[in-house]
Amino acid sequence: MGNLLKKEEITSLRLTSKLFKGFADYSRLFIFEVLMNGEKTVSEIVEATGISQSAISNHLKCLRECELVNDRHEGKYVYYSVSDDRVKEIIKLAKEIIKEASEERYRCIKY
Amino acid sequence: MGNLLKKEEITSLRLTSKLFKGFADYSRLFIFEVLMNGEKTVSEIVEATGISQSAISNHLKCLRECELVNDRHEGKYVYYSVSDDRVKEIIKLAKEIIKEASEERYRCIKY
DNA sequence: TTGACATATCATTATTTGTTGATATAATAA
DNA sequence: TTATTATATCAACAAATAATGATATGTCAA
Repeated sequence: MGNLLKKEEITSLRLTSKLFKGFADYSRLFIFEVLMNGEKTVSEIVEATGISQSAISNHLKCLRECELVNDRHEGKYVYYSVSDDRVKEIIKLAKEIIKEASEERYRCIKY
Repeated sequence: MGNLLKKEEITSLRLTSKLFKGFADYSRLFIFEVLMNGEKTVSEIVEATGISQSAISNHLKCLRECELVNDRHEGKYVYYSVSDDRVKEIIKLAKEIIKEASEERYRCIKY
């Protein structure tokens, strides 16, 4: 076979695909959208998105564990924010591509 | 409720999450890895990745429909290439983030 | 203390997604 | 033509994933 990857490169690809899964869902992308202009509490996110509290909390858990967002506890509130400017940059680039694309391009059913 | 989105913004978020799904899988990311240094035929991709021909072909169909890759037919061969430099940039940024992250960060089971 | 609010957790269910194996199509060579 | 190589398609199955509803935990105020 050709240039099959080394173990560490396989790991890196697996982690990178996992990172992208963070962005590959409507609800989570909506969360990022809400967080783009600064930190928000969970209830603010719930209110801004209209998504259920448990769904938001489940998503935030994942995003937090993958360190795509940071959390800051203050009294009974938890403030979430985007962890890294490169995260914002990735989303910005993707939205740029979409802006130029025709809607039909994204009919892809499988995957 | 708060700043719920307009119909076109919802569409945009849906398309963007769909775009990210293109990157959110080990096999597809491996395909991009192989295409990073220029166009390759399907069989070259199959050989370089060790992934089955039908799996590769299924993935390429999706990536082509979402225009993350371009195809060019030449005789019995089909050459695929990354469609846009911003696609490369997105992957590059994600890999940078991963490079700095500890492996445990990506234990996220759900999502 | 009690009650109200904010957030997290978790099992269940329904849906989505990835791979496989078989087969189809298309181009070329013998 | 027939055989061979390259690629695409598609149904079926298995695995992963997202939302829900119920419940738990933690903080604060009365």
